[in-house]
Amino acid sequence: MIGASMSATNDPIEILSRRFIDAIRGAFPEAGEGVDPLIRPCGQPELGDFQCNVAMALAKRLGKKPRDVAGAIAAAVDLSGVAHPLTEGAIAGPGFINIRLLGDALAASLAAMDDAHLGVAPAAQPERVVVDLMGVNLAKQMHVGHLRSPLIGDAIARTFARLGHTVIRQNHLGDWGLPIAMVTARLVRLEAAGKIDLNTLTLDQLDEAYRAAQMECQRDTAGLEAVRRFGLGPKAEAELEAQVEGATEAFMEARRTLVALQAKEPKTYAVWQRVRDVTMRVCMDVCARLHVDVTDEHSAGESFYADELAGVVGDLVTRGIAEESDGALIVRLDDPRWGDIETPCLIRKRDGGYLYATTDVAAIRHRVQRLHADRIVYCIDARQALHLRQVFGVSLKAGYAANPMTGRDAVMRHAAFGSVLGEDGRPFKTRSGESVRLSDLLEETVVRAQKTVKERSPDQPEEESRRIAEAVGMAAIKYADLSNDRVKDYVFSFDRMLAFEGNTGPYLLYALVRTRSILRKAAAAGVGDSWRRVPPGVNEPAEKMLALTLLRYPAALAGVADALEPHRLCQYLFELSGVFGTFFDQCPVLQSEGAVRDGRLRLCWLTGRVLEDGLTVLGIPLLERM
RNA sequence: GCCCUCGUAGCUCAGUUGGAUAGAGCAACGGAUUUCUAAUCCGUCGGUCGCAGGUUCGAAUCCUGCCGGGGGCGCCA
Repeated sequence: MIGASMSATNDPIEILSRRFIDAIRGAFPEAGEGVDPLIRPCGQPELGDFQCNVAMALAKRLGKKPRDVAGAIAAAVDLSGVAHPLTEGAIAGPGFINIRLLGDALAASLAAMDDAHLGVAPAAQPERVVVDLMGVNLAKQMHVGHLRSPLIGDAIARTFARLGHTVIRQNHLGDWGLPIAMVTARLVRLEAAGKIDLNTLTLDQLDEAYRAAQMECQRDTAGLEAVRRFGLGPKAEAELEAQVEGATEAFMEARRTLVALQAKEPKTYAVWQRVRDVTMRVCMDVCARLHVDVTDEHSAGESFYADELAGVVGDLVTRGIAEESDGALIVRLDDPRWGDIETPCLIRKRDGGYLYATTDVAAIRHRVQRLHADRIVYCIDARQALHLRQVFGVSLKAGYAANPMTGRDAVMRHAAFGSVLGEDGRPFKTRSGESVRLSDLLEETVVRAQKTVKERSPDQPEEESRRIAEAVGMAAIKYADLSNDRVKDYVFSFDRMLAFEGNTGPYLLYALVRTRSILRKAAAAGVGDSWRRVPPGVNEPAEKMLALTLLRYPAALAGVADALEPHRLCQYLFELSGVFGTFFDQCPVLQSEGAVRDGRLRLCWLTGRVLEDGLTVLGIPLLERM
């Protein structure tokens, strides 16, 4: 369990678990140690607050009737000071034991949660967690396809950090190799011809140059063959011959440029550096606007590992990990220890070139041997699943994944995600079939958000509505992505993510804003802050529901870390916002008096704190009013 | 051909790692407003959990086989 649990003293599930473990020990000594009493929030609030599901499983092991086992446990358990005594009606169905908490105990648990950590105990064994997120390519405009990795990766990184682990973010840039050399070669040529000015170079120009470079290096040998075979005439043949010749020349130039880059030849390297700077500037701007915590210092791309590839491959050959096959070098992984993968991993081509698998293996070696990672999380497209399994397998087989500090293999996991689809169910594109620039997408979201903000609050100054729209827009776009099970594709829809009804980012912000509003008004009315120290209200059904939901926060966070699924936290925060909405509707705060009012103020305060904390873990910006 | 992945209400999606009568949101319909921000709340309608077997007290969840969508399979990254 990588996720933290609530500190044992205040979580009702922990308290109940201990009581039931004692009861099981007393009633069934033969059950042995380490029995999980399976305490869960009760599915039906009318039956209880929590339920114990252990009787059925235990009965099977002991060869007894489930209801008899449940009865024995119920008779043996001591719930004094925690929950109401169990009556006969508490045992239901095949052997569920329904538990009703004492109001005082519930209020006390909640009050205990109102500490600096919101009940989230720092990890007992902090790990060093490397999170691989993003991975943009040089000289290419960022588009929708680049959205999910940083959003999901950042949310996962923030979750681990929140739980007390040390997080190291890594932006695995596609900044090396022949494709980059092709662009660089083209830019060198264009600049020499005075056709471009590197000082004013934009990413759009780079994007165009990238495509042009791809085109001019691509030899149409297949076309030439076809022309010859079908005898389409000397003119067509001559044209294609010229194309192939030109492409071959461009290709050779790119290869020379790659060699120059590897040697860090000053002129060529400077151009490459410029390409990198222009690309990264835009990338960092997008990250900043998205509130994704990735900066230049997290960059460690292909160029970073370029000098290590020969050493890695040499090591693998020397130690017999890699073997030759058809002139290339491969690593066999068809063994359960390495993942039981039929397809071998290719790490060096017949022509001596390295592949992206080679770089990824070098990256794992670096991350574990030098950064001392205990865990590496890859937030990468689901299509890379096989590739990553292979890379993990090679690293294990080579011993690169063995952490030198602990001697244990780093836990390597792929947080795979699906595609962003348009409303037609096909990959998200513009009407003309172009991919949508990420910066355009963000701007359109904010513009749409501002339109609605203005409709709601026409009197707001322009600056204020723009500021609110910015947060609402980012909340909308991020929540829409994070709230889906990451492994599935999802349909991108401005209308749905910005419709401020239902399961959306703006809805959560609205819930937060309402908690703030009440506390602001209380302060303005001179209520003081003595309510900070009174027990939270848990008498009304809506209060109680809110209290029970608040207590689930630490478990929700832990679930995200265990499953690498931020949507679990989204689901939780949405439920919390919902029960707060009901509470808000049914339990007047400022119109109440005395202990009732104070207890409700404290519930608002706690709800606000949990929403604030949870939204921050998701990387969603906060608002005081909207 | 082999491997991975998805299939739940008209639409978009959850389902706490095998628990009780499968839940939300949207859409549709009805209700609540002297607003602690109605960007809200309450209710009604809506299901062969792709299909068929199997495992057991109990399956949307696990195992097998099909059907359908998407993706991947040694010299691109």
